[in-house]
Amino acid sequence: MKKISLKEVAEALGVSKTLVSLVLNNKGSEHGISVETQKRVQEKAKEMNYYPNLVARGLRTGKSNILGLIVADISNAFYSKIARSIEDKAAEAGYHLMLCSSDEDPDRENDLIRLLKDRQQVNGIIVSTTQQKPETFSRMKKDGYPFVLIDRYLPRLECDQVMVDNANGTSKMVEHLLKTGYKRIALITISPTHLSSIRDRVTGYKDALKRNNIKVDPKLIREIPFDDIRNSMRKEIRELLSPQVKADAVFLLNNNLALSCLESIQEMNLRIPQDLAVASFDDLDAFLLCYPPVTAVSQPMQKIGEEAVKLLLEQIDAPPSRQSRIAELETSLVIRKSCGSYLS
Amino acid sequence: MKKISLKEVAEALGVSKTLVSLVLNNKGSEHGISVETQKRVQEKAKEMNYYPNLVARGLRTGKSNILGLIVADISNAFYSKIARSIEDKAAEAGYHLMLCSSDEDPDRENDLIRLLKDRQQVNGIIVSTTQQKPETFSRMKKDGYPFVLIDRYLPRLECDQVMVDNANGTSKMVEHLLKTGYKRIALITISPTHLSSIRDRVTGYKDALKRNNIKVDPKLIREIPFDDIRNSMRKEIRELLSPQVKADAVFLLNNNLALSCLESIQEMNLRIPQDLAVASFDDLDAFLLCYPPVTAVSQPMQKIGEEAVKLLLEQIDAPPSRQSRIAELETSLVIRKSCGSYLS
DNA sequence: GTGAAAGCGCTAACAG
DNA sequence: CTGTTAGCGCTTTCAC
Repeated sequence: MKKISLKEVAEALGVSKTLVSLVLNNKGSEHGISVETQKRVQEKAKEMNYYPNLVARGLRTGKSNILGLIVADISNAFYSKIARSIEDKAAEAGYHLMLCSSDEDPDRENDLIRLLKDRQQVNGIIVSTTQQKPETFSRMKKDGYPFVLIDRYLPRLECDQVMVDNANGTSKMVEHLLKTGYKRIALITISPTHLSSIRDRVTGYKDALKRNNIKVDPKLIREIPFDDIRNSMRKEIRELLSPQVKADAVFLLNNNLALSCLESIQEMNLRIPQDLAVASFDDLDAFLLCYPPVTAVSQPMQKIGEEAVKLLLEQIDAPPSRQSRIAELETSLVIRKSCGSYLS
Repeated sequence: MKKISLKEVAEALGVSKTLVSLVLNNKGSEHGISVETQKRVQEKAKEMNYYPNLVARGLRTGKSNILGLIVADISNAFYSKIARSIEDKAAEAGYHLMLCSSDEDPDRENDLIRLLKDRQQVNGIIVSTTQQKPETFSRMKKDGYPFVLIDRYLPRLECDQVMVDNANGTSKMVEHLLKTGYKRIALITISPTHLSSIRDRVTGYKDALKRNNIKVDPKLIREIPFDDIRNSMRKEIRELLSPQVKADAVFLLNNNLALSCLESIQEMNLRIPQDLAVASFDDLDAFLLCYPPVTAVSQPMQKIGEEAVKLLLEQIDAPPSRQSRIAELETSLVIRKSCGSYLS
């Protein structure tokens, strides 16, 4: 069974390609094609197992009905949940998804954008960027190319974005820890440090302490390179617990850090929260099942995906004059026992 | 900055499109185009920021350099790890990925295949199928369309496959449990039950018991619909622990079941392994961190992805006479404390 | 109501 | 060494 083309359907019916195309795109009636003819065409197409070649249509119309998604790593639960939500929301509008992982490499990200945009594979891109400079995106904006930033924004770049209240989410967590009785709250963050999400979380941490008249102790803030988490974590924890630092709680700024931290704590035979209370940004299924279950700032992954698609489709369909829009979503504090009562 | 086409580059240089195309596709030398001219073309293309339109090229050559991936749910860790591995391996060969979740719905899966294959979006498909009948795939095979089944196969369908030793993996686990001292090993499985992976696991369970001269007790085998795991789990566990059944260990046949089971056990305030030992097919990051850490059959996700891409690319590049190949990968038993010594 | 013809941007056979 | 030409399969304008 060979691939059938429009032409072959037309020939089989003894009509023109135009007619078949019109009918199959439901423009039959608006062109006054008789109902009878329409039916004949529909039936023949079905009978011949005809499906239009989307590549050809895409070339002709400039519309592939595919969206691009670029994230750091699709195997990270945070991104894979968002991806699923994007997929579903896009499907509602007849779009499908090309998926790319940038591995936090700005050059690779740029290559991917080139692939998706300049080589015209997709009609718009959703990206959790790892760039430091706005150039790539300001160029896209100037070109009028539809894109939406999620999770991370770039300073001085006005564009459609879906962000969560990273600073506020972190502040809420720090204040919860303070209220519970923790006094030496450590922060483990990740490099590259230029990521807005991470920066804002660090800011939120500092602000919360300041608001509570607690001096920020640089010894309590630790930075681990994203591609060497496992090796560095244990050392950092040991130092946090040393007499010079004496942390009593640690806040991990993303889910990879948290997973690794929990592992290390387990290997080191430390008790949570007695030896060290633990909290994480990003909630994972796993956190509910840990012992003790881990308190976390939870991000609305599904909502992030939905909003991103909504904004992207708006751009694709909208006049170029459309204003940029920013969706700022709330995080929520999920309190579990990993930073339970200080004395328990 | 508008999109530049091949024609425009050619005109800017005062040469033909052919020349530019040849040079940019590195076929310059083989057509004896002077090095000098080649250089001029390369530079001009770069200067004008020219990138070929892949849709046009795809239409002409019939090659989109995109692969399709269809899984039940990309937000499931098992599939997202595989997806990442596929992405990386495909990228090495210059391919990118379109991603689709079927939600275990055979009709949706068929629609997706139609989209990807019949509408000519991709050059080959990797699929974890949810079909019961081989028709879709035998048709694809007859059409000579490249595809690889992963994770689940179909009886009486000869095609490229990447599978793990589900029966054997399960057997190993059951035997480990028996050796540790458990006598009433329950199985929680999932419907739809026609999935080969699940069926083989059930078979592996029964075989292991038989080999050890233990009668299979149907009361110990429980089936939960995949889209209602949460609601059913608690009831099943309660029944397993009832005096009529008296299970002392439970083996969950996939990661979703295991997550839900652990949650229920926690809510019910049961102790693992004293009240009930727990083991899972599929290993998750979370299992290491649970209390106690969960024993699991671990699948080689990365290897699955790599093999699948390898086979798919072989098909794409190979003569139609190529024989189907099956990659059968090993699982490994990861023993943790959730089914520790029976008496501990 | 229907059809002819142009053309999206590219590649490749063929000609010179 | 380089150019001409013919499509890939589709949509869409315009003409009848």
